[in-house]
This record gives sequence, structure tokens and C-alpha cells, in this order.
Amino acid sequence: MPELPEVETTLRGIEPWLTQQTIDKLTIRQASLRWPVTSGLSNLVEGQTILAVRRRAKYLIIQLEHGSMLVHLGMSGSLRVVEPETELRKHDHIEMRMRNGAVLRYHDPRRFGCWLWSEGEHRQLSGLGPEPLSTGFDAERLYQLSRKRKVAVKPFIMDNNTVVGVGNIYASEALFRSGIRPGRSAGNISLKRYQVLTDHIKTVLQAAIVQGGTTLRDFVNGNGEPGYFQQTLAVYGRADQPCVSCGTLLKELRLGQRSSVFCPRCQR
DNA sequence: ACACTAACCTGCAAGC
DNA sequence: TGCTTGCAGGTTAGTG
Repeated sequence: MPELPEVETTLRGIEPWLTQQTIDKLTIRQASLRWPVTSGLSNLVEGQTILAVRRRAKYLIIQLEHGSMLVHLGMSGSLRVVEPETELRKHDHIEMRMRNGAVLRYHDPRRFGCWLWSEGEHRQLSGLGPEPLSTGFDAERLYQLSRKRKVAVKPFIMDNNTVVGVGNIYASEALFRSGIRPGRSAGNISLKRYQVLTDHIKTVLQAAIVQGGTTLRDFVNGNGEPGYFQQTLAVYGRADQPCVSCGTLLKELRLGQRSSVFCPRCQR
């Protein structure tokens, strides 16, 4: 479900309900996520006030007076602010009730996400590349990092060391808009083409955020509303369908166990 | 350092 | 109808 635009959309949906509010009760119904939810977490956070909620890569950071919680949505996670009496769904693993009555629910069927506590730096955040929408991410970086690399460009731009927040959907879309085949070696792409790719990564992510993210199955923002970017997808999920630009049937291959759809005519 | 695979887990759709 | 298979938005740990 969540790539960077979906996480950003979630952040914007929940943040106004949480900032400056005090945590009344934290309930853990299923602690077995990607890593076990920190034991004793409820006692650590109840009574603390949330100073800020922010995003780094696809992580959400809930900053408290002392320490912070690091939340990742994995493949199937979502966060919603609901009315206190809202009926529990299967896979609602964690619930955080605020003193103002707002209730944040963490829902994650596949449990690839995480909800961790740290009083200092979270180790998951070290070694991450730049934010894709920041000036720290540019063509020069892609070009330099890719020299002599044989890895295909698609997994290269999906590598969190290269740049964060580019997942399978938006990597596929940005490569299509750039006319670059996903299987081309990263080291075999010119600075000029990386400039085009960089621009498209930024614009596709920005456009997806504006439209509230992509809803494939059940993604909803922090207020339960779907995203609309899936109507804009040109290649993701469209194998064997005609290219929106030239009509050639789109092809699919697997790179790093991820399906990669591209136009064999428009992308070289 | 790099390239590549398997693994974590549930739900759903397609195929038989 | 029911069973089996494969695939799904991410990331890490392990292999060679």
C-alpha cells in the first residue's frame, strides 16, 4: 500500500489530531510486527504529550517530550483517526487514545510494518539517502553513485541508500515518463538522462501527493478517504495493455522479485 | 563493495 | 464449489 505519497498523505491526515495532544492510553493487541513492539511501551508513553509528527522516508516519527515512536506501514499498513466508538476491525493491532478523545488506529494485515520506541536515534533512520523532493536529491547524485554499477536502474532508484521513498509504483511510472527501460544497467545511463529521470521522480511523487496517493486495494488516508492517483498510472499494473503514448502492448519483467511493467517502444 | 535471493505474513484472484 | 498456486505497496538478513 504505502509509498512515500501515501505515507505523506497519512501524515497530513493524522497530524492535526495528534500534535500538542496528550496520550491517554496506548493499547497493543498484536505485538508481533516486523520487530516486536517495544515491551512496556504503554507505560513509557501514556501521559506524555506529542510535540510533533513528521515523516522521514516512509517512516512516521511521533515525537514525544521524552523519546519518540517510529512507525512504518510495511506493505499493507494504514493509520486512521477514528471516533472512539468505531468498531474494531480484524488486524487493528495498536490503538492510541488521546485525552481530547481522538483515537489513532494502526491496521496492518501482513504485519510487515513496525511500531518502535527509542529515547534517542532510531537505527532504522541511519544510512538513509536523501528525500526525493529535497535539493539533496539530484541527477549528479544518481550519476555518481551509479558509475560502474551493473544493477538495473529500477532497483537502483528503489534502493533507500540511493534515494528514499521511491517504491515499485512510482519507480515504474517515473521510468516510463523518462523513456528509460527498467532493466537497463544503472551504470549505463548518461548524466543527461539522469537529469530527466530525477525531474520525473520528483514530479510524479509530487503529483501523487496532491491527489492523495494511490489507492490500489484499501489505502485510505488518515481520515479514511481514498487516493486518486491510480487513475494516472500509465504502466504499473497494466501489463499486456496498450501503452498510453504509442499503443504498443506493455511488457512485464521481474527485477529483484518486483514486477516491472514498461513500454518496449517508448522505453530504451 | 556488490549482486542476488529468501524471508517475514495475510488476503485475494486466477486456474484447475 | 473447493482446493492450490502465485502475487501484492517494503525492508532486512544472508549467500556467494
